Amino acid sequence: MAKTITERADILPALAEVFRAHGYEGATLALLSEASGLGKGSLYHFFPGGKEQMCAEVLAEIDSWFETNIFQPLLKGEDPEEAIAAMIGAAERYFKSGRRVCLVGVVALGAARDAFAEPVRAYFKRWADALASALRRCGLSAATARRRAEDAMLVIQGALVIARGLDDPKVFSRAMADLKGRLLADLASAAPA
Amino acid sequence: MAKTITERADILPALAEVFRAHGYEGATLALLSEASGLGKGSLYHFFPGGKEQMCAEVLAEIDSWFETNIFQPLLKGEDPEEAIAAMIGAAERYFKSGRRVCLVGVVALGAARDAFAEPVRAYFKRWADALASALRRCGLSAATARRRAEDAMLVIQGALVIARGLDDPKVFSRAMADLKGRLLADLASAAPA
DNA sequence: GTCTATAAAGCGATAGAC
DNA sequence: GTCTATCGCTTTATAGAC
Repeated sequence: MAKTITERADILPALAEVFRAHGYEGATLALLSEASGLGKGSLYHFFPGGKEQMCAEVLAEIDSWFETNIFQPLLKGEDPEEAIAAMIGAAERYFKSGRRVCLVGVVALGAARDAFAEPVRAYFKRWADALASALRRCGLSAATARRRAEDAMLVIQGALVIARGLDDPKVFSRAMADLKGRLLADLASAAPA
Repeated sequence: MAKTITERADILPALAEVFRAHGYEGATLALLSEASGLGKGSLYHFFPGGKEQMCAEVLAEIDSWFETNIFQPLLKGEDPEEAIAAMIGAAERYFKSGRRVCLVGVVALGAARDAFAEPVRAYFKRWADALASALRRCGLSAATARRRAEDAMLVIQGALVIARGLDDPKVFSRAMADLKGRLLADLASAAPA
């Protein structure tokens, strides 16, 4: 029996894709309505705060996904080296091998950043901290780990921009493969088995 | 005597800042009018094609600036190593040490990319090719030069995203300093004096 | 919970006076 | 070349029927 109650969990991914593809300003209620399959009235029933609330909840869900699938394994995984490799794989899949951009990055570059400064900052910081933690647990010094982690953030975001700019998703996949190699090479020299 | 003819050269930089700060969709004619100091009527006198023409001409002017100040020195400079160092310095200044984002990157991530796919693609490709050319002239192999150049593009764009996301321009300056060191280290090992 | 209808404001773009 | 006034449309958001 089909349930009449629409779940937030079913709506948010559809809204997320609109924000990703069109940016905050470009994501109109008409597009959000079409993508979610809900009329504007229904959208306002779920999100009385309108577009801003929709974007905020989308960002929160993204953060939650990364927390579970990427940050926690990096922070708590038994094998940090394996967690790093898994992070690369998860990012490859999440960003659809460079064919999907990062909403947090899109928001960060736009005028809407001011309205979402906290979640945007937290996302990048938490990811970098989690990766640095894993690198430390592999034997790198705190300073080196932090530097390598920040570097990895740059590469991932930059690869998404360039892949879109050159219309060549392979740029992203190649950058992720290189990044993996570089991070693991660091470990090999820091803590040779 | 003040000239009554408004020069395109005076308008375009003002329009550019609006597109940079708000993205293509977020750059409204009201904002463009305010920033340029011209009424909407005047803007349409200069740009009959409206917003799309304004953005196209802004992108063309940006491309022209990079061609003169960055690409040509990399391609034709007598000392390629110095040209690379100069490129880093010019980028630092152009992006105001990370406080200004790259319009081409912003457009690349948004829905407007399809309308400006060619200039966006050309900008990144030409920059990467020019840098690769300089690296080759320093003694690196074609394959290594291309790889290092593409990597540099990622780092620059990524650093702009992360600097904005973390609201910390120093991330950009640090990334540029590291990039410079890495590129020059490559040269030292490839062509020791 | 979902919809249509509609309000009020803002949008890109045009016309025409000066 | 610049402006104001305005058009037609889209926008966000609300009201109210079902």
